[in-house]
Amino acid sequence: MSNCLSSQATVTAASPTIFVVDDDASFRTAIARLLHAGGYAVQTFASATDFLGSFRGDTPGCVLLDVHMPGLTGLDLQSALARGENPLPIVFITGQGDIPTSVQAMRAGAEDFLTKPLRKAVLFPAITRALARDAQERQQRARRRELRARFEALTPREREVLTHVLRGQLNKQIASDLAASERTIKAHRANLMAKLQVQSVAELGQLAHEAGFASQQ
Amino acid sequence: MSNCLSSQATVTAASPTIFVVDDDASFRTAIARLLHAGGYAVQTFASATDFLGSFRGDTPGCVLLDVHMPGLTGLDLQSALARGENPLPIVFITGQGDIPTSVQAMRAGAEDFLTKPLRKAVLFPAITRALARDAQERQQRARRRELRARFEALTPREREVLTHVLRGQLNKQIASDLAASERTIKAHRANLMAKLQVQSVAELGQLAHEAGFASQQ
DNA sequence: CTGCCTATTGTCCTTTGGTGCAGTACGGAG
DNA sequence: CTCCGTACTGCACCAAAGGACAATAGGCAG
Repeated sequence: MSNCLSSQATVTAASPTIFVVDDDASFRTAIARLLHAGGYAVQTFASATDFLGSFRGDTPGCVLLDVHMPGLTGLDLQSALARGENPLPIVFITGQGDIPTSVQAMRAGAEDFLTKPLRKAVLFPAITRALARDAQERQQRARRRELRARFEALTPREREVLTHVLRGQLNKQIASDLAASERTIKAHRANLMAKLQVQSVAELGQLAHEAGFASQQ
Repeated sequence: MSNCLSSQATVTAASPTIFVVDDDASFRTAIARLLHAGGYAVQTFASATDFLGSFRGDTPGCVLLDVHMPGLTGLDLQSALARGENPLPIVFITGQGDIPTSVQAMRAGAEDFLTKPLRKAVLFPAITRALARDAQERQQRARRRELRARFEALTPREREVLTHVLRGQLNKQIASDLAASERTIKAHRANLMAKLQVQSVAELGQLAHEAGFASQQ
């Protein structure tokens, strides 16, 4: 039986890391030095492929990403990262960027889009925002995962009953819909309430919303 | 008593209008001609102030907005419009725009940020997206307003009971919290369920979510 | 003053929901 | 084959919700 202790923060202490992805070696070392001086942990990568190859997704942080790179471009990395389950906020950096690219990047969820030469007064606030966003999204994802785990602990039949309960149907109605006795529905209902750790239909509805269960069904 | 017929589409037939705001008269006429040819209704304005002065908010459509204008800039208009209750999607147009401006505009919710010279193949898709977004948001707002109206029909006491019901509390508990008899709570509860036109706590929760009632309380 | 709304409470009765206890049936894992 | 989880069901009991009918009291508009 899954005796899941609720809301255990996933390794909270892991300090955020700035992932610098840029094909220009001198820029990488310069920015790494700058960020180190600012008190950040830094990892540098010469290409998007390198980054994707070694990134595990469990490290909080953000990405400082050059738009123009041989091979996978910054935008490519962005969409690849977005497809993953643990996307990091991205701060783009470009030497000769154009507006359409910046628009596309922002629309795809970039935290910022900065131009070289990079000034500390611009970079550091952007990083702060990106890290804050990452922390917030990470927390949301953790919560969501925890809830989804509860929903996955339900048996198919319980899930079925759940959808009817969420529609506000009476046990009697659910019973006739599912061609079962009212007693059976009560049993499933009690089980699912226990598994989802809620006491009332009101709580149940909230949980279903948070976990995105209502929308998917 | 408010015998509100639910979901009456607000003057659905009103065709969307493109509001062109640009200080360059020749550009205004050129773009107006282009849009007319595309089958759109167009209104032009020489300044952000002009637009804000005559815009009523009940017309669906979108704004084609120049960034650089004397007086209020495009970004100023954007934030003014966003503060209103019926914001229109904005497609920015700029002659000599810079990336920071485009980033700011996109972050503030602009639908797109285009550069002159304007190509039809770029402009028209942007307008289509903006109009689609407007239609969608307008529908959401209408639904939201309709629901909010229901909530405003509640008496203060009923609202108070509602918040407790949404927490999943029993009538008995609510009664003791509000220092009233259980019978009184039942009365308020029945009243508010009727006013909100819901049959079950499940529906009630959904409605409260949609109307943003749960979050504000 | 009168009528209407809001808030309050009561009693009585019915319908639902929730739970304890108990039992049947089926299919997969060991 | 046995154990276990899942699904299903019955009976009984109690708690909670909700409707019917009725009544008191204060505030406010006409």
